[in-house]
Amino acid sequence: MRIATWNVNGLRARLDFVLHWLRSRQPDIVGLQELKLEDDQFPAMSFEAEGYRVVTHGQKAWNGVAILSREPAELLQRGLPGQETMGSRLITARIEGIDFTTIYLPNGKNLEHQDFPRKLAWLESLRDHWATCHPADSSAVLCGDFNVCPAPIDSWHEDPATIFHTGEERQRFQHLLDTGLIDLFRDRYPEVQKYSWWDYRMGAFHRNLGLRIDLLLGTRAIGERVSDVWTDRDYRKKQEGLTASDHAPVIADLD
DNA sequence: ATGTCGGAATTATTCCGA
Repeated sequence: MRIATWNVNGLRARLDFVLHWLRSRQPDIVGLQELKLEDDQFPAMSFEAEGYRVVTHGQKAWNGVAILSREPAELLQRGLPGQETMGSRLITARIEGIDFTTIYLPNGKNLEHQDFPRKLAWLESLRDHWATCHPADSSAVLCGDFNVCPAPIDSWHEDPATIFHTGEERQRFQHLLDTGLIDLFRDRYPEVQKYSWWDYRMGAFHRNLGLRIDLLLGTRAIGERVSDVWTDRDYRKKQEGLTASDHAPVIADLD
């Protein structure tokens, strides 16, 4: 089974690019973030024509998450309870016995911005929700754009005084892991520096000035099935003239 | 420090967010 997470940065602008990737990589379950469209605008038929079911939690212009799956999906949750004012950022569906959640964690902007404490609060709410709904001995995946570099190795410019790198974010992220989740990439490759996001500006991708902020987390039952985890760097590049997202897909292959 | 995108508001140009 192949699972993946991908912040597509606008599904209307990215649809043909995403379809190209689906045909090439043939994933079984995909968490998508930053759809930037409402549910009635979601191009469900385009995905169904490729053999995927869809569950969506969108909104106008910003945020928005969805799950694509080869097999039937039972919708379990749309939205993070208590955090509705922060936008559409979480969806969970049960697929092939896995509780599969994808999230788009608030960016926070900078340490002085009022969105920074809101980001921390959202992460605390996620931890509490996860601890309540997804026991450590269950089979569950939590993937998405976390907008946090878990450790210095996950950044091209480590600096604990800048957002994505602070102890406040990392402590809350660790608290989430402590509920019984494994960072599938880092668990398999403890010392490898790989990124998942590169700024569109400054030639950042070409210079490999990136961050690892797109993560696949799983419970022990998932971790034991992992045969590989990788960033699909080719899909951060233009494909047949189509513009890429600023995030690459991150893929895990499970036995 | 910020060179690129996507989308909204408004009508090709500017802003906002990332």
